Amino acid sequence: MDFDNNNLSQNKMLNEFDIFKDFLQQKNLRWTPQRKMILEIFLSFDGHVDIESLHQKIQEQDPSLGIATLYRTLKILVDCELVEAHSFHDGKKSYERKFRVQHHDHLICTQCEKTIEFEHALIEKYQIEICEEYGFTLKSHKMELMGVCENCRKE
Amino acid sequence: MDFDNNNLSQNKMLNEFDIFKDFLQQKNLRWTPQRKMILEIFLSFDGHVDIESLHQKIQEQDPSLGIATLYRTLKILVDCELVEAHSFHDGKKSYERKFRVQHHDHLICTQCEKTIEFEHALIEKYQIEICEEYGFTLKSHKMELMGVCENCRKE
DNA sequence: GTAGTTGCAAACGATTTGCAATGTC
DNA sequence: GACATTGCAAATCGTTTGCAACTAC
Repeated sequence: MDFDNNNLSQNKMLNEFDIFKDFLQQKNLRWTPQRKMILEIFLSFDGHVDIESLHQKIQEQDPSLGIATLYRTLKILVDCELVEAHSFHDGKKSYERKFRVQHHDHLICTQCEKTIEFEHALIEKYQIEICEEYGFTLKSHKMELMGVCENCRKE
Repeated sequence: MDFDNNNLSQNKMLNEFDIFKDFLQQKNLRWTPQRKMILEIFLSFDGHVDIESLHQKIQEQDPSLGIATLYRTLKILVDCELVEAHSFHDGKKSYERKFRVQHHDHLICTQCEKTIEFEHALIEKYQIEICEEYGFTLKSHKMELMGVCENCRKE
């Protein structure tokens, strides 16, 4: 019993693909092989990906998939909050998986742009305290530490 | 006594212009009216400035000053650490005065965009610890807490 | 069948660069 | 006088858009 109506309704087994499909449906957009492939390949990366690497890997599987489609799809993924976009100084953007990933802060090398993710429980605690002090309800935060990594310092 | 050799050598009364001039000299670059004007107008802004506003205000004083010169000069100012560049999602950059400005973090209301500046000594301490742990030399940081302020919550 | 989607190429906008004339040291 | 700098226009680069053919629903 309760056999076929058990997935979406329970909100338990939702994965990125289901969320994406739902979002598309809601907005009257279509679930296409290209969108599926882009999400698949995006998820196969860890951490931050830039368009270039993404496009390159996609080309290996389907050389006909145009870069315009990639940009368009990433925009939708950002809209539906599965992906987060970041901007860098060279004018390029990088994209980061957002769903089911613990929140973390970033340590960024200003020379090579190597990015390390970290968490710090105490800092998060103080953030809440600061907010309370000013009468704010904390929704989210962003912390970026800019520095020079070991390798770059050697040069 | 000790009358004319008292400025640069004591490193006391150094202002942005002296620093810029020194830097130019060191690198075998020239101190030009354009560079002077760009620094002047840059400093006349508070906080973040984008190229567009900067260029606009410069045009009022000297319509012949080309945008290429502005970009080139800002690059030098970033090099000599008087200015910091930030990238935004729209692909534009913004520039921030870096010298003799106290660092602060931001608490931002996501509804009315009210912004409060704050500092927290302990958080800064932990930031340094984290960097050391990963072999980074900390240069700067950015922390933004996004939340809802009292006023907006009441609505 | 109707709308959304795709790939392509052209367009775009911010930033950079080559160059001849000019200015600084 | 040597060499950096300027303004201009053209080039560049990442990203976006218009469009005709195509595809999901």
